[in-house]
Amino acid sequence: MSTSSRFAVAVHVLTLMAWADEEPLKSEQVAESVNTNAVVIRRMLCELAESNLVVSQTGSMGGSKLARLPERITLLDIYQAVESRGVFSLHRHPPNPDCPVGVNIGTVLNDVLDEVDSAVERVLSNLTLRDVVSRLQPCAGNSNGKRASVLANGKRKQVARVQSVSARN
Amino acid sequence: MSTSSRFAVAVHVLTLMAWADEEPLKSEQVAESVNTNAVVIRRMLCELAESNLVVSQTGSMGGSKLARLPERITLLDIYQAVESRGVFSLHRHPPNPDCPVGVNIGTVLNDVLDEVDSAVERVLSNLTLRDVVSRLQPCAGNSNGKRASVLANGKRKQVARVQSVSARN
DNA sequence: CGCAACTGTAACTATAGTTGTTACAGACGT
DNA sequence: ACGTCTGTAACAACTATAGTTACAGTTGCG
Repeated sequence: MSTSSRFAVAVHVLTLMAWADEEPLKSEQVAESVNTNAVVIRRMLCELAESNLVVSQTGSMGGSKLARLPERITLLDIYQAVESRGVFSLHRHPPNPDCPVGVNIGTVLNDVLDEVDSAVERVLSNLTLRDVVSRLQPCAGNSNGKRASVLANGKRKQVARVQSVSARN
Repeated sequence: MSTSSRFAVAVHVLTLMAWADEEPLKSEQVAESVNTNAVVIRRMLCELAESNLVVSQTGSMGGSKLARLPERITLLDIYQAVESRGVFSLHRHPPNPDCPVGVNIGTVLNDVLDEVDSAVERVLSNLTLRDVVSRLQPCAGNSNGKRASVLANGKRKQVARVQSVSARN
């Protein structure tokens, strides 16, 4: 399956903004955390803005922040904002209509794939951005009540690009 | 999401074999129904054989048939045979470990993506190849008790390659 | 045997989607 | 006016899938 990392990156980006509370983040800052190019982030922010998940401001002192509270943004909202198609595709070219199986398999498969898509959406609709932030806390939170800034100050060297946390990639 | 049609094609192929009952099908026949090249089918048949879903015989009068009854093959079996990775991927390059969000988002996302994968697998494990064939019958079956052959005899012209049955592609 | 009909598989091209990069116009605060 | 941002176009790089040709090896049968 040609899975993309768009959903993962989008969740990451919005989680940063939830973490930053109301402070607008610059695409450069976000890119540094995601470990990619700022244009990639800006492109994604445009899509997220079209779905009314973030608001951006141009110009000096500009940046992006969440359009509403993290508990009012579900992972389904994010998924729908950045992933255009369902989990599976049908045939690239339509099957042979002269074959009794070929002529009807598309309809049957569509029903199955709809069931799959619904299941995915059901899972994602039950999780909010707030949940993601909460699950992050036990490891990342510090104990003195004041939250660490999104990125420590100052320039950082580019992170070595090695394998990610799991074998998903 | 870079969804592929591998699953759809695999289900199609195995449905043809369930329909053909015990008669071994040649890759050329299958390719004609799927409307693709026979080598593409043979490649997929190799994968399906590795997962013990089909058995193939080389040589003249050769071909492939199901390794067991259609009711003992679930769509999950097929999915696992031809789709190597989960529904979503994590970041292509690991996030910045110096960022409190970046360092932990992978773990949180992995949990979420596992939930999604489980939901997909749950749906697919509840459907068998027999179910697919049954859903096919109301449209394709004929009423005189004798099932139509998989492909009518004789060569056919290549089917025009137009849009498929839905907007999934 | 020797041929014809098959599968299995390598090697290559084509296509498509995503990601990465450079460049620049326009918005905005100071 | 200037510097700092976003928005966006244009294009290169990379990846996975799909399509194609070619051919070695297997099998059935005259």
